Amino acid sequence: MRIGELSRNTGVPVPTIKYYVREGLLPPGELTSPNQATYGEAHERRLRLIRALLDVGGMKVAEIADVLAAVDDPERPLHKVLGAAADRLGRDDVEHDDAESATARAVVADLVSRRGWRTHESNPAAIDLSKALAAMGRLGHGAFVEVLDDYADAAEQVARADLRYVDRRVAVESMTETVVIGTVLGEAVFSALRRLAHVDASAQLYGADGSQERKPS
Amino acid sequence: MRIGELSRNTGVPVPTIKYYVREGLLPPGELTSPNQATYGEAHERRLRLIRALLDVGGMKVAEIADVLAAVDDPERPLHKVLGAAADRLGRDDVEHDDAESATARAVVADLVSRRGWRTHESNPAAIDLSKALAAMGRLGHGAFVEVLDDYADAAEQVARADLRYVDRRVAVESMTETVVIGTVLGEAVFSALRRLAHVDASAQLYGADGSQERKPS
DNA sequence: CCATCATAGATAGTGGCGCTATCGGATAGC
DNA sequence: GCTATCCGATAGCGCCACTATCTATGATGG
Repeated sequence: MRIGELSRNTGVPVPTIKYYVREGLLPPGELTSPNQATYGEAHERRLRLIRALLDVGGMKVAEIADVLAAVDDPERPLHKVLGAAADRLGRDDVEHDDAESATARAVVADLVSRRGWRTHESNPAAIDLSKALAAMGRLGHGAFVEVLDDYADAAEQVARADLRYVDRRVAVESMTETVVIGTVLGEAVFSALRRLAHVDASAQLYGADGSQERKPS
Repeated sequence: MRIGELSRNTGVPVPTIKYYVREGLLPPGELTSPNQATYGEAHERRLRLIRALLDVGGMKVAEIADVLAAVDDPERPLHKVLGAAADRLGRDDVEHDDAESATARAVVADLVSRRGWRTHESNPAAIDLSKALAAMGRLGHGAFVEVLDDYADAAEQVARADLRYVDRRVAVESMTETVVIGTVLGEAVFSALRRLAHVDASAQLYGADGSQERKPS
């Protein structure tokens, strides 16, 4: 398959495919002559994965490059791949160093130990969690920690479902790829479900129909 | 309070504050003379909210403008505010019209009716859900629907916790503001918890320590 | 064999976004 | 008066995800 066909099959413009190759998201095609290359099924799959991570997962190109490099590296242990995927939020943003941050970190440490979670507070996810809770604290919503255990229960439930799913699909494709898809797209799925459940739950409580009708622009 | 003090209190640069005012995120200060204005507690609060929505919630400035306009409009019913907050994903992206999309829509319709959720499939969240599931389908992960009910259980649980929290805090501040904070920042919280739970669950299954150690750069 | 089309690889440009810099004129507060 | 600050407006910047253009080469069909 040449690049034009790859483009037609996936709906991704040719220059964009070249861009992804340049950025290391997509391996180059196999050269049959100095300026001809062919692409296979793997490229098509990978291209669809890239678009899903971009469009649905909201990841940045550089992040995708990191994650896919980890997926392609057979040496890389699974939790490192997850780490690369998890570093999405915790980057170079301003470090608040106020009371809320300290409180939030303490809350997280307490939660982790109470849950018996085998993780460390240097885990990017734990840092993200602290940041989110600190932001809520600054907004006068420090009391949100009261529902944290409900959240954690649900998170454990989802995590168990994820693991079960991955386990069931071993050897269908690369397990790391399945993990990435499950982690990133699963987040989008859950987020949508949560919003749907909100509408229903608030309809139940407040009697609105929650139909979300919108003007057809 | 003048703009300089507002800036110092919140850590947001003065030109950025002016930018937010221009974009309609922040109401202008009260003019005491043609070119002097004072700002109050409300501005400080609003500014912190904006930063939280931006930094933690990952929302765009234009989206925040929409949501905050809805928050400030006492006529706007609650579910419309949620709607404005929910339109984050479903925008002008390419409309796939393949078998996966149709399947995904059917799966969502089935889920909604099976759950008895009082919502319509035109709900932005339902559309986002379809898109996410369709993307999974295109990646050969159509079987993900098998865990959808586990996800939905967890989502209902979280939604109930959210409603309980909002209910408990009525009259602390604007309820719509609480809803926005809970919806947007709550998503960040849950996402971090889910990733934490992944690490623990996979450690439990595969014996890795999941410590995610990283080079201190 | 040759016209036409597609391709590889390289470089430069584009549009959107979240700011950031600068400016002219006005005011605050000592 | 004098300095610091401010208002409002306009222009620019840096990043990001592409997109356009170009040259040289190769594939394809009559």
